[in-house]
Amino acid sequence: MPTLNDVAKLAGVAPITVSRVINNSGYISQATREKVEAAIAELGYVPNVLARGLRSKRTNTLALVMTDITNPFFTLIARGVEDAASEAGYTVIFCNTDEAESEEEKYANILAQKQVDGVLLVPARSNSKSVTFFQSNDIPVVLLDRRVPGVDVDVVHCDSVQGSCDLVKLLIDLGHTRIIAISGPEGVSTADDRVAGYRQAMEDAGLPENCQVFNGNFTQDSGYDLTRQAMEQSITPTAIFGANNFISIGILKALRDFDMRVPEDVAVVGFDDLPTSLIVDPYLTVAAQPAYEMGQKATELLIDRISGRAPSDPQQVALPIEIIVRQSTGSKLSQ
Amino acid sequence: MPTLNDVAKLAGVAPITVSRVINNSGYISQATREKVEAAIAELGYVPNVLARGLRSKRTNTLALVMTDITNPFFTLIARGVEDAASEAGYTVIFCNTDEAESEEEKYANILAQKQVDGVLLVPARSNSKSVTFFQSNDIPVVLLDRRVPGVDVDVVHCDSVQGSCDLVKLLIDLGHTRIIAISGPEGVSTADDRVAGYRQAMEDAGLPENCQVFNGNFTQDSGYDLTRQAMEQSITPTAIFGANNFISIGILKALRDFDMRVPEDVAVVGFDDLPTSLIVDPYLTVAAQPAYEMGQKATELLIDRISGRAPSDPQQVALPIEIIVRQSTGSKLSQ
DNA sequence: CGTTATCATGGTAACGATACCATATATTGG
DNA sequence: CCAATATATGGTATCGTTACCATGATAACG
Repeated sequence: MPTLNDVAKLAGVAPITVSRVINNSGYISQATREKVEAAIAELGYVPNVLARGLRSKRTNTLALVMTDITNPFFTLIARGVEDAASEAGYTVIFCNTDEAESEEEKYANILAQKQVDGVLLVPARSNSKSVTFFQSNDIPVVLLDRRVPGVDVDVVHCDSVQGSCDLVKLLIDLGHTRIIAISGPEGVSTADDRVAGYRQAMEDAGLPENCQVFNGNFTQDSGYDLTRQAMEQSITPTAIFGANNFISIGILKALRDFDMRVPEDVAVVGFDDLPTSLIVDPYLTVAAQPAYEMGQKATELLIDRISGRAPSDPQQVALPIEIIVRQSTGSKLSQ
Repeated sequence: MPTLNDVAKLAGVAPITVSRVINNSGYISQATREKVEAAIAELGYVPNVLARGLRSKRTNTLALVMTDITNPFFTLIARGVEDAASEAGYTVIFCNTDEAESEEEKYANILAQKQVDGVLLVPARSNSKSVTFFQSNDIPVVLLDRRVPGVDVDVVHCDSVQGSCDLVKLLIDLGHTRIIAISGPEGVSTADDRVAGYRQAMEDAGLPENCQVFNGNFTQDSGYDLTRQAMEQSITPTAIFGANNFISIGILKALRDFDMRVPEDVAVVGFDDLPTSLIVDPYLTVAAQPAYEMGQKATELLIDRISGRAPSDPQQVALPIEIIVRQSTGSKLSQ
């Protein structure tokens, strides 16, 4: 493979001049530019990004580390990231941790080796060590969707406490009192926050002793299993709050297996919307996070941070959650 | 970020010694190894793959360039590639060309810039320029699934001519004479080969004048549209050969819209099997290619080529196709 | 007309790792 | 016991590019 030096020799200029043509930097006369471009074409020269990255200390590469690439919520985030990144001339490496800290740490190491310019991280756990790992290696990080308390770092997320509180209040306003929450793993900020919002709404309504929380995973299977568990108790709920979209699907499936009608027998509310192709009957009342915008915003913030344009304090961006009322909550209970 | 030199200083050894510890190469005493490992841990040293790749001229990275990542056939190939690659210590960059030559050429350039060690290519067209581009840049290439005639290059594929010939013969043996073929774009070897196999079977049966070929894309929509077109003719076929899995789905959908029963009114055969989750009623008779093994074999061949272990002549690996007879061909026609 | 700013180009060193060659000691075998 | 081999470590150059600094030439301006 021909090198920049080969091009320089053929064009009769210094290597740095070829570099300037390639990167559109500095001053170049039209005549020289044409000479160089001709030489590049003649040799079929292709720049070596390894050498470039080694010398310039910039690879124009970002990484998006997320916990479940199969979840439409994260897919949508990924699209926002990809679009904002390529807009600014960055490419993105996508990594899937499957909610496991060990995978997250493995990827953190690989990404450091690859000298990525910055990382967008959906931490698998609230005590994620990866954040400080990146920071100690001078790799800018922006957290996405989930927080890591006690660490100074940029975050782009939504107010899950508020969102779930609003959702549960909606159920309470409809007359429900036996409301349970089916959430993700303890130690994940979004799971914990959504439980906190649920508890707050219940307390505000004078129903603290009715609180019942089931912790599991953010998966359909977990939502299904925990719902079965809840419905096999002596006193069954009249409303269920699912802390993410996959859990909600599991809830609906389990209720169908119990021949419980939604919303007539049990009302259901969920977190995170689903694309129309995956929508299950009945249409869910949800707290919808602006996933695409979250990805976009986080990427813009990360790039600002990389190029030193962001304010020195860690930024906390909280995007608004939209409560979308659909059939799964029905109308006001009689009695 | 600490460098290999920092580690060397802290451990009181030469940089090359640290390199030997990291790469498990050459001779190292146990004592030195421990000193170095302690220094690595203390500094939190992470190797720089840019520097490594620049000097060693090996990135331990392969690329898989394919035409439609959403097609289960290629997804399965990708898994075979991924497994074989990681087995041998390589990582894989996945690229999707969407059947477009321009995308293929764009990726070829990017991959050369990234200094990948080798490329697995499903060429978008039979006259793909990318193959010679890679070759002229000394990047080993193995073609997957599709051939590029006239170029000396390794290929791992299946005998599409034979496979489609067998499929069509099966229809002929069942008594069909009005058999049409719905294929992909002309100029794509698999599309052309499958049409060739169809023609051969028809000729062998003395039915050359019954040949009717519809060329389109390897998509469900294309299969659907071309089937509609075929069924609106004055003389309609009694059997349809779909040249890939997506086309077959389109054929079945179109026939359903025409209220044609399969196999009673029209028999259908297809190329490439579908995962059970995507199987459409009725179950299709297909020529099934061993996609996972294709990916595996191609990757092993590529790695052998990279490390100079492969024979100098271009290898042509043709894996066996399995004809799976299911309901869509029904039983022998009466009369 | 001299001073300053803009334009155009080049020389040298360095990024962080490994290839290649050299050297020194320990071990083995005849 | 000595030559040959295995073991253990280091020195120096280099991969291909860009950062940094320097140098002319030309244009601009009061």
